[in-house]
Amino acid sequence: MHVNDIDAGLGHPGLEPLPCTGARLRRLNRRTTVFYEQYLRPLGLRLTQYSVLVHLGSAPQALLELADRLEMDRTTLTRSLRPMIERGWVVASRGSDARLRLLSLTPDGLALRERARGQWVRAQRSLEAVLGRAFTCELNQRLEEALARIKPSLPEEN
Amino acid sequence: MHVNDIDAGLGHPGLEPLPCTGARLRRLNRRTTVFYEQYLRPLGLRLTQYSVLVHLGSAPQALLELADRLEMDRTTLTRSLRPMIERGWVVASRGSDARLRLLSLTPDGLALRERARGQWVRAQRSLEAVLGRAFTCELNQRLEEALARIKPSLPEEN
DNA sequence: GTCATTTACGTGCATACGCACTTTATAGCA
DNA sequence: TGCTATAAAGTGCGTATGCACGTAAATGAC
Repeated sequence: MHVNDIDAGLGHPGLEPLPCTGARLRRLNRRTTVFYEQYLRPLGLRLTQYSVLVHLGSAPQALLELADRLEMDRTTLTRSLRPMIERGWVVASRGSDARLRLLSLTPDGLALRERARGQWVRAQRSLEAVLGRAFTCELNQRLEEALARIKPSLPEEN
Repeated sequence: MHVNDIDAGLGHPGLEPLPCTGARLRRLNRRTTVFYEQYLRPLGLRLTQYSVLVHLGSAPQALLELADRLEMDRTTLTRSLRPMIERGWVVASRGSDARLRLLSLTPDGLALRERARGQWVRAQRSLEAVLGRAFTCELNQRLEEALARIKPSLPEEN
């Protein structure tokens, strides 16, 4: 087996646990991140930044709303936005509710997003070429299914 | 579809790219990491630290060798080890080749590793309960297969 | 209208990640 | 033996992550 197995027996009743799903996910996630970032690097974008870009638009959007859609920690997003604001891709403003920090893309940000989308298409096609299109489709479905069963931990619902 | 889709059409020849596999992987990885860490938190362990623990033993092992096995950046491992050394779980020493930093678990580290393994078993069983054992097994196989096809980017081979 | 609660957000701290560059030590060759 | 190439590791920097705590604004009970 190619991936290191994290499971040591431990005498206990019932079925043995399967090899560590989390380790495989982490490892595959790392490799695919590198894979996609090869295509985004020419644009000076990290994968996280790209994912923020594609979830932003011209319409102002509150930070928490964006964080929820990205399923990213609010405070992580705050800090991830800083370099994007400095580079003029994103603007932050305040509306009638002065608590909300409203975020939107600048024209530069919109243009970058389009270029980045083009690169993403190349990356995804390339990934499908490596994995096989049918396999990629199946994998997507399994990931989808797993996501449906493992709900995000929502601090707001506890 | 539950996961946000990162793909916008873009007119181009051939098949449309599938929805973003990387986004699904990242999202599922985040959720499962939270899932496993619920079980490791009582031991004061992050998932990364746990994965380092289970790849260490009493026998001294060079940093780069460990990093390769963990498929983790060498410099990341250097810094990840620091708190584990400070807490007395890991010791670093030099052998005949003074370049190599040899790492091994202390008795405390070994004891912690065993307790952590117990927690991992609980986490993995719990994950299998949520996803279904058969589905987890299938998912593991797909991840395995994808890992076999997407090789790690090895700086040493370039 | 006042004040406690809630909501949205920021910051401090620690871990995690990886690239570029530097340092130190070994290996290999003249 | 000495000098260069290579190997292993450390450090600076920037990004990424999330928890605990703090702050300001809005909400709601009275």
